[in-house]
This record gives sequence, C-alpha cells and structure tokens, in this order.
Amino acid sequence: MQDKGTIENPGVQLDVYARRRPGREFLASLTQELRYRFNLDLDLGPFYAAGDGDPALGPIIQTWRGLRPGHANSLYEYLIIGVALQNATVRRSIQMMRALFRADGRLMSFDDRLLWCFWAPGGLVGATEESLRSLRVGYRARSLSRLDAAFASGEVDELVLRAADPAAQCRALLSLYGVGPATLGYLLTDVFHNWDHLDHLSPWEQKILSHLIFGTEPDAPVPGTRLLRHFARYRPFRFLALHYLWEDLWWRHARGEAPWLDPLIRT
DNA sequence: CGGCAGGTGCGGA
DNA sequence: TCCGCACCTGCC
Repeated sequence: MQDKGTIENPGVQLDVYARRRPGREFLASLTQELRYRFNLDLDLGPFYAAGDGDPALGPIIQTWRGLRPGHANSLYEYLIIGVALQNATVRRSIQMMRALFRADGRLMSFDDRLLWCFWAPGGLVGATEESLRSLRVGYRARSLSRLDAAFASGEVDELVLRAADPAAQCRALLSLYGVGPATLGYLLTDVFHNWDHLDHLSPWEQKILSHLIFGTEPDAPVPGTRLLRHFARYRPFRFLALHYLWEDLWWRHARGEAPWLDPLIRT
C-alpha cells in the first residue's frame, strides 16, 4: 500500500503480489477488507468539528489532520496478541509470539525478507494446554487453547460481530476465556472501531496520561477513574481523542521532545 | 534469590 | 458489584 494522495484529497495505491493472477472477486474482497481494517472510509469531519476548540486536542488535530487509526490483524490474530500482552513486558510478549509462530506459523519469503504468517483460526497445532506450556506462555496456555477452540467450533464469527451493536460485542468478547476489561478495550476499538469506547486504563497508560494531562510525577499519578472522567468531554469520540493525544506524544518522543517518557516505557 | 511486572478468573463478601 | 488472591515466566 502506497500513499498516492494528499491530506485533503487522500489516495492509496494497492499492489497485489501473488503466484497466480488473483481473480476479480478476490481483489474486490481484499480491497474491501483493507478499507475496513485501515478505516479508509472513516469521515473524521464530525470528530474535528467537536474537538477543534479543545485547548489540548485542537493543536494536535491541526498537526495530524487526516490521521486515522488502523489495525492490520483479524479478531482471532488480535486475541492471540492480546493474550501474549497480558501481565508481561514487551520483550516477554515478543518471546511468546515468536515461540507460537515457530510452532504453528508459516515463514513467508517476500522481497528478500522473511516474515511470520499467522496460522488459521482453529489451527493452533496440538492446542492442548500442556503442549502450549512447553512454548513458555505460562498460564496463558489455557486462554490460547480455549480461544482457538471457540473459533474452530464456529462459536465466534468476526463478520457477524462487526455488524452487532457495541453492547452485544461486549458480551460476546467478555464470554471468551482470557478476555477481561483490558483486552476488551483494545478489541472494541482497534478491531471493531468503536470510537467512543474508553472505560479502562492499564497502570502504565495511567502513569503516562496522568503526567501528560495533569503534570503529575510518575510515582503519584491521579487515579484511573479521574482520567476517565476527564475524557468524558470528548464524547462521542473518547477513544479517537485518546488516539490523537497518544500518537502525538509518541512521535514527539521519537524526536526527543518527551524524555520524561523513557522511564515509563515497559521494555 | 526474592521482588516485580500487572490482566484475568474465581471465590467470597 | 467489588475485593483479594493465585497464576507463568523472565528480568533485575
């Protein structure tokens, strides 16, 4: 995918590489899916109209006009990643994902690069708890095993859930073993594009946002509930507002403009 | 070595 | 509905 437009007149060029020439129908469904996953049809106008006058958000909207959230993975893939993220540092999460890919993924070669491809839902080889535990995923083995089974049995259907209302999505996702409030939040926003969903912040997110918004020290952040109340002003775009603030912060950090962030990053 | 990272399920108030 | 606890593992 290549940027072939401007901010006011956006365009994306999609090149598809395949062993055999893909059919028209496949290309249409691929295009449609990419439009969905990267939110290419999202109209940001109402969000900008609501947030423009906000002292914190307004300038960031000016800087990042056109920025939209996007996530490449399917629901199943995000669930696996979400479980690997739970109660772990980034380094450990990567170690777990590598072990899972080595055991069950497919190594693909493209453009002189080797990339791991996810196995298909329901295809977690020998997804028994014992065999998964040998991959050093710890107690998450039970969650991974049960999640894979839920997809294998057809109990979960991502396309059906996309069409469901947020409350129904909530119920369906929380009924999955291994999905709690934190993972639910990531799924409802990144996978199902509920731009107003924001009702849980993890401790490290809390510390960062507390400093960003209230200027507190890392060892004395304001409570999560206080931060969530602050974001009420951004209804019905609470997640979108957080996304813009967050994205702006990390880019400023990349330019060396937010050194206070360093000790708060979990590696 | 023991504390820490810190999300989830579960049992009990 | 909320609280306290256990849980794998690897890093410090």
